[in-house]
Amino acid sequence: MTTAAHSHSGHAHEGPSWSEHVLARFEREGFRAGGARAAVVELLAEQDCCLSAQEIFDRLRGGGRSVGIASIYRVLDQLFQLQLVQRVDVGGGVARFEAAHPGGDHHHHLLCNGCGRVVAFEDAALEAELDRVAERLGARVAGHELVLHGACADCSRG
Amino acid sequence: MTTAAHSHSGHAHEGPSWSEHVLARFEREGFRAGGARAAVVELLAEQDCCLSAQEIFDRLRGGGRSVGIASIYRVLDQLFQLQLVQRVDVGGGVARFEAAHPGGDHHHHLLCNGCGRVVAFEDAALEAELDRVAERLGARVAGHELVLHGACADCSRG
DNA sequence: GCAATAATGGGAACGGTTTTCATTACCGAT
DNA sequence: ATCGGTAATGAAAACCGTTCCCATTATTGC
Repeated sequence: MTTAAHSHSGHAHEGPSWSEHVLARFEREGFRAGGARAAVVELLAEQDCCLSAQEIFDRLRGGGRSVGIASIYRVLDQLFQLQLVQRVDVGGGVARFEAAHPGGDHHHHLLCNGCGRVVAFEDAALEAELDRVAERLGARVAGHELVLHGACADCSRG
Repeated sequence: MTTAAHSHSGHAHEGPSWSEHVLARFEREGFRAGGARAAVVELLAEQDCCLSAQEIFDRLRGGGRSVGIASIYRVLDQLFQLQLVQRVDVGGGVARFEAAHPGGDHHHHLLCNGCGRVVAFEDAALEAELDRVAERLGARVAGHELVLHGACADCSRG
């Protein structure tokens, strides 16, 4: 699980990448290689934040790849089952997905009602607080999802 | 019609009921009275937790009321615009709604992957932490939604 | 290479939500 | 009271994201 201490503000590419990890995992699980799956994984690996199936479709088509929307949903589902992607639901009836990095690197989202953007953020104290809440509830919490609604820094400044 | 005979059975802590507050607000906003709106508001007022539009539809139909699903969505949207209901999204592509009480009384949800139940909870410290996060981001956060996934207290006790 | 079969893509099917539109009902003016 | 303008309503159609189905394509073990 590569103790890659990387943060989001960093740009550029990663080394022992998520996509390699994912592809290896797929092979280990007995899946065959396939163009659509590789394309989706590759695209997701490049992202800083979540994408919807339609966005993935559009970008792959835009990049010359001819993937079917059904394949995208299939791959996303497989990735989700293996817990290799996180499903992000910011409302509006569209599911978004983003790479789930093994050792944490967990973030949440602010949905700006001004510009419509989805802003990612992370906060260690918040995570600690969430752990405390889970403990108080006596629940074994496997994951959580938080969405803030409001005006992002840019829009609230305007 | 419909002499709003609210307060059915148990639940002794109603006070200045939510439905009255809502109906008054609607009138103040210049809305006309209407059967469908009253029915939805009345039903939501009785709930302890969130309902989907379809559930509202079924319950009202079951109660002999002939409301159209379109009216339900319309009323829910109006309520949401006025911030009188909270939209709860626990995934699965269905939106759920619950009464939003003016002075706080704000809760979140744990979706148990063992028994499938939706457990509501509230936590003041968590809310404070969320406020802090909003401030750190420089965003003007109007609301937030948190869903925990995992095994609830009962299921994790095994 | 060859066959078995998983992976893929197009399109139809599906379910929740939104829109449209004719009808009904509310409310203010008379 | 009733009349008229118009908001509210409900049925059905449209819409859209997602899932299903199936013929075709591509990968893998042999």
